Amino acid sequence: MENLEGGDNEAHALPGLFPYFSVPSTPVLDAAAPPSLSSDDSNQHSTFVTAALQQAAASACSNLQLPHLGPAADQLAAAATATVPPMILPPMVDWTSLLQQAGLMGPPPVMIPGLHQPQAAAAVQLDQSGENDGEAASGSGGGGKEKAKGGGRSGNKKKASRPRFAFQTRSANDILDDGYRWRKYGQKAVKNSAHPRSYYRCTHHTCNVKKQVQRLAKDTSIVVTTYEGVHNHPCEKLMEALSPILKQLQFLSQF
DNA sequence: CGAGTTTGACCTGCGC
DNA sequence: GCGCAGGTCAAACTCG
Repeated sequence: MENLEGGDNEAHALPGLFPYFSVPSTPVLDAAAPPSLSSDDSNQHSTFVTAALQQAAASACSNLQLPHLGPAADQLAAAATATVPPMILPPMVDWTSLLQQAGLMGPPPVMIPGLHQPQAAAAVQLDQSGENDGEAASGSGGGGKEKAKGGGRSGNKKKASRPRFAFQTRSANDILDDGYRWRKYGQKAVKNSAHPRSYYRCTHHTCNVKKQVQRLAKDTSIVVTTYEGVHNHPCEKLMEALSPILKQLQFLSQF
């Protein structure tokens, strides 16, 4: 098992994982009682979304700033803030792609200073190495193919860890709609848990983000979702939701 | 027929 | 070194 505590003290922002969240469910606010997935996992998943995080999320949401993009972008940020449902996690939206698609930003990629800076979301970080962040884009060619059956993992040192974030949601549905499309690639029975753990990969061809979904052993009404990696593409549903706003901004930006 | 799911096998890391 | 548990692969299967 990986050490989810990690040795790295550096805070890390929620990396664009939750730009859109339409789950008809109740986030768990019990900060005092970090959940244990099972008796074995209890010491591994040590950090979770808490009320504090959600406050931070709201704060991050309302403080979205796009310094050099002008009032149009500010309006967009404000609109996004107003658009997100109450329990939305920080919308670390891929603003670059968004604004490019909306025609509010020129073709050359523009780095938005501070957008990927650490925010007050360290509470949810389970693991990160710091080196492997945007691996999805280049990586192994959209792969995971590096592992072949029958000894294909030659030269595979310790598995490079990527930032991992977990949050729990009280929901009857295991599958939470976070706006991205996922393909299930595995399921495992977990020791000391009646519920299996499911493994999902983002279906976007260049994206290598994974997530694990599992119900708490203690409280099976709670779904724990662990994300690994960073999406390198915009969220489809977010784009759907924001397209009217973007069009309006595009119109306004002409003046 | 393509995309997604299921499921058994295989591989790796870790603790003993 | 061995066994266990977790993670992933990929063939078979299902579904729209």
